[in-house]
Amino acid sequence: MVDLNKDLFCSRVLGGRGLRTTRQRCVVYDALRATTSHPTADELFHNVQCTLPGTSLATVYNCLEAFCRTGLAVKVSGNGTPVRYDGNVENHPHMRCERTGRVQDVPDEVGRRLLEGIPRDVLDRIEAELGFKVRQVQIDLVGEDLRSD
Amino acid sequence: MVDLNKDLFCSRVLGGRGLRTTRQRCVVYDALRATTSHPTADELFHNVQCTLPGTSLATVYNCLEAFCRTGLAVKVSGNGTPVRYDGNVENHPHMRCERTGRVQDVPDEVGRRLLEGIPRDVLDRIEAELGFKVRQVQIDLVGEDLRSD
DNA sequence: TTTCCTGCAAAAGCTTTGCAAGTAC
DNA sequence: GTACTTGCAAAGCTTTTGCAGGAAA
Repeated sequence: MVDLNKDLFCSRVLGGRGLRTTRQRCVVYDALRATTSHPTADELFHNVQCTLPGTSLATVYNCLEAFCRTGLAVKVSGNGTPVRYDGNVENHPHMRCERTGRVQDVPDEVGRRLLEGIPRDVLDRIEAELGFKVRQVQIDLVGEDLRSD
Repeated sequence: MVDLNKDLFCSRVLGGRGLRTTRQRCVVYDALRATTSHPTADELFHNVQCTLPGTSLATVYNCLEAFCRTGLAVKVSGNGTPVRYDGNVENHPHMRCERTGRVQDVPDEVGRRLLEGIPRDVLDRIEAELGFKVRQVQIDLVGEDLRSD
């Protein structure tokens, strides 16, 4: 109904994961990809109201769930704070502010250095000796954003 | 009322943090220290019913909140799953099973190697250049526990 | 005796679900 | 046409809060 040609990219991405292309999904996906601020479902919901008013919060959750299920997004952990979502599924370290709960990406080059510090053989040993298959090493720098507010 | 001599240790620990020693807090603290399984508040609640029936869930939350506030415990993040608590406040990496949500400690020696892989100068640069004061480096090995159930 | 803590119940988030109507394929 | 999605509202969980009674210091 809407001009989905505008969202050809989105359509390809979603289709590639076996998901139907709907306006809502395109909008949510675009909003998620457009930011590096790791929004919560609620933040995305408000965001999306500008583009496609009427989209419900439940739908935003449904979309995000579908994205996570198919590897188009990941959940970013906070300790008891609302779940945040990240449209960048490459493994990269985060800085998490204890005060505000906000999550930022560590700059690429620096992040790479952190991840490279994890010795591969240690992970292999963990699998061999402890029976735990490591799929992802998640590094969170927890602290305080001295520049926020 | 209760024989707190049994809990002299607990009393010292709590007192040292400016917390009053109550039966409930002792029991919750003991239960938390007695395990390395990173229980949820609800798990602790059930656990505690054996020792001190009548302890309410709200009290368990209150206790845990007090412990975290005073540095006797830390919250362990799950992505949207219930918060888990850790009575071991030393910084140590975790293995988190995606399937079950369970969290285990990485064995000490191995954990140390992982943490040592984080170059100190990178953290210093992050503070200097990005204005983010890193207080803790949290490493989570996310994957699958091949031995569970 | 003062201040802090507990228990209860109720409320407050955040997230999921059931179902009828609508839409992509 | 069929199967999947949406929107709404309601339910489900986890966690927090207000308040009166009770206990620690």
